[in-house]
Amino acid sequence: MKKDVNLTVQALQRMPYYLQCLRKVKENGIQIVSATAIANELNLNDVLVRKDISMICTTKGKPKTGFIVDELIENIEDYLGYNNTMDAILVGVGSLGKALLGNSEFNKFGLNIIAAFDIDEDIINQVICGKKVFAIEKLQNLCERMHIHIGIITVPAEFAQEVADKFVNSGIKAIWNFALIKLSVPEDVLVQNENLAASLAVLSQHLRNEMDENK
Amino acid sequence: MKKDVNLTVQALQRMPYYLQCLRKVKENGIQIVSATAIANELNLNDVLVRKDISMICTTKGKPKTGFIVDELIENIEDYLGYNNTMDAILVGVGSLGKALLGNSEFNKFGLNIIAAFDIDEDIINQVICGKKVFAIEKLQNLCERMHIHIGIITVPAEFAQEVADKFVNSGIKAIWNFALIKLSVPEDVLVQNENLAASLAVLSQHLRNEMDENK
DNA sequence: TGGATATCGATATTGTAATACTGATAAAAT
DNA sequence: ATTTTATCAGTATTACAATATCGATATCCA
Repeated sequence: MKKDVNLTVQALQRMPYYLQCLRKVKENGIQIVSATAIANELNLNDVLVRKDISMICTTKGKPKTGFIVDELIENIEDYLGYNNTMDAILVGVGSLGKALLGNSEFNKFGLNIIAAFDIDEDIINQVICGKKVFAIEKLQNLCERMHIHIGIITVPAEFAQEVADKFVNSGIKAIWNFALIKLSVPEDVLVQNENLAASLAVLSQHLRNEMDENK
Repeated sequence: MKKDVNLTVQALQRMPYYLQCLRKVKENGIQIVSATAIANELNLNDVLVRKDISMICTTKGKPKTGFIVDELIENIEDYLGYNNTMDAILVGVGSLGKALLGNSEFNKFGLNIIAAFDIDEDIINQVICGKKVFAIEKLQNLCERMHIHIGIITVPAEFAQEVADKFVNSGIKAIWNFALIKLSVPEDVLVQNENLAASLAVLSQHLRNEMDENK
């Protein structure tokens, strides 16, 4: 059973951590776990964990003991859609694109990249990590035929908007965007930006502080 | 000249977008830009943009016109450390690790991965994308000798803490962690988590909402 | 059996980031 | 020259996520 609610983005992003933590706990043979224990493991506030759990889990916790691990795992996996995989296509078979195609981990997270697209004649019709690369012109046809709703953008920033437009025309409703640009899309289409440069910025600032302190 | 302040993580993560936007503006031959224009381009609030700029830029804006594009670019690049590259090492030469090694874009963001490490005998001593792969045992020595302060973790979650410990012992002060686990490190070491599963969770939730609406 | 304790769940408080508001200022228009 | 307008910069407000508090309850231990 799945609760039909929407989490905040922050709460949602904590879920995979809960799941990872719970699986580890389960591996150790533990069947009941408290929100406090999870919080300690993940360096989070215990009330926050309890709140997150209560948002999407039908399970109630028992005072003094906690929650049943299996039920939590099942509830979270259900909510995150890990049990019914989403098919996706990827555009831009560069180094990053290839890495994503080759990342078998994604299947565990309910994502299945079924095909890739590019404009480079040398790559088109090749098979990379078991996935065929098509010419970009075939995108719309394939998406409509296969009812694909997730598109991944791993092209350079200057071509990203163009790809996004093609996506929208092909019925894509959720875009995973690795290009450093804010895409313009209709309201009903979600863009999840993966911003590696932003992460580097955070690292850089910290490093600068550290160096300044020790100089 | 660089302002010696700390931005919030959110503000910091907007900086690469400002930069990308400003470079595009500059390419179009525009020399002065208003915070309002940037905000519109990036779908942000104009006051927010102005505040972010004022935090790290010595430049003052002129009413009715805006800011000098070149000065903004220089200030942001300086702040993000794009002009003096940071050397980094990477542990875990799987599909993701290889992708990061091969991503020449990082140099633009001031990151230079100088070497990689793994435990797989078949990979050790190979050269991947111009970077040599060493046995993990050589990590500490190399880091200390080369004064490396940034470490990238692309190993499976179960080995990530072990790698992090090695990093800490080797003088690493900032860790870019692609494993789905919260690492325990001393206070002065920063961990930037790159959580691809979390992004997928966001996509999944949106898709579920879309499907529910149209059923 | 009774008291101590850990946890739950609900509510209140806090803290912080984003947004709105206000007056000042420089450029453009009349 | 004067008015209008777009923008800046500082302050106030709002919104929301994270945290703290409190009573209730189930388990453990004496």
